[in-house]
Amino acid sequence: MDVFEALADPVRRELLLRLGEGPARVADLASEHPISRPAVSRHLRVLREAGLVAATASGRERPHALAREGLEPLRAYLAALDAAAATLTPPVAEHQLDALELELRRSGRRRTSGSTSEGETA
Amino acid sequence: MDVFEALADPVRRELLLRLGEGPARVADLASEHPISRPAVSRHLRVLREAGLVAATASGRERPHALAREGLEPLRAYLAALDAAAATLTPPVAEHQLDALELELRRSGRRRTSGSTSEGETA
DNA sequence: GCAATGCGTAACCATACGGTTACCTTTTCG
DNA sequence: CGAAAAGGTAACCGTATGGTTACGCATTGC
Repeated sequence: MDVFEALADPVRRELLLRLGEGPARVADLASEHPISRPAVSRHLRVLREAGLVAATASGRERPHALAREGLEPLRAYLAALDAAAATLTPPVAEHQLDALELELRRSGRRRTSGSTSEGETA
Repeated sequence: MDVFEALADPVRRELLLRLGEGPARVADLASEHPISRPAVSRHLRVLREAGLVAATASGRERPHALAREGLEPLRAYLAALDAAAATLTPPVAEHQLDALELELRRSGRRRTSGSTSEGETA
């Protein structure tokens, strides 16, 4: 699952913001949204597969937390847009270049092989 | 049309990167992708409605160019995630706060009114 | 003036997506 | 121990999406 696709849904964006404030249980997240718990569960799965959140096991609970490194493709994309313009841009950090390369490769793979699995990095 | 949704598609992300290097005609963009020209045209429309690109009229041609200000919601979202963690983050610029407020309001509107039009800012 | 070019859009289609309820497994609690 | 809680997933459903071809209008070039 691709970061950009994961963030296309407003519920998922909200969930991510919420988790940015600290880990939360599925039930808590579900109670904060006017949708069913299984729907929230499904969204969290998407976010996990995109590498944007990580779940831990705590008995029967599955607290989820933001995985900040998952945001690198997004930052890298913005950086690439800035770099493409050859304007006054700060140097692109190497780890961003790595994420950019990964993102471009992933996009390229999607293009050429149609339905190639996309969750390999999750 | 929402910026995040617009960027969910890899073709559109590529188109945007390409336009980041300079304006281009629809036909040129179409020739660079293994999809039909109407498909590219449709993608460009999505990007226009999301405020990410702008088209000019040049006779029968419709050069499209990246509209950098359209990326603000994306930057604002990342900033919000950074701010939510209350870590060592740079101060959030006021124009980013504005974009963030707009984005949050837009997301809220989507949530409460189901199919409210989303292209108001385009 | 006419053919070619450029591009937007409609109609169609297969697939995907985000919601729902129902069901099930595991863990916790009284 | 049995009921409740927590959470994952399947099946279903209505809607959306991203591709296609066909069509039509405006502009350009010979």
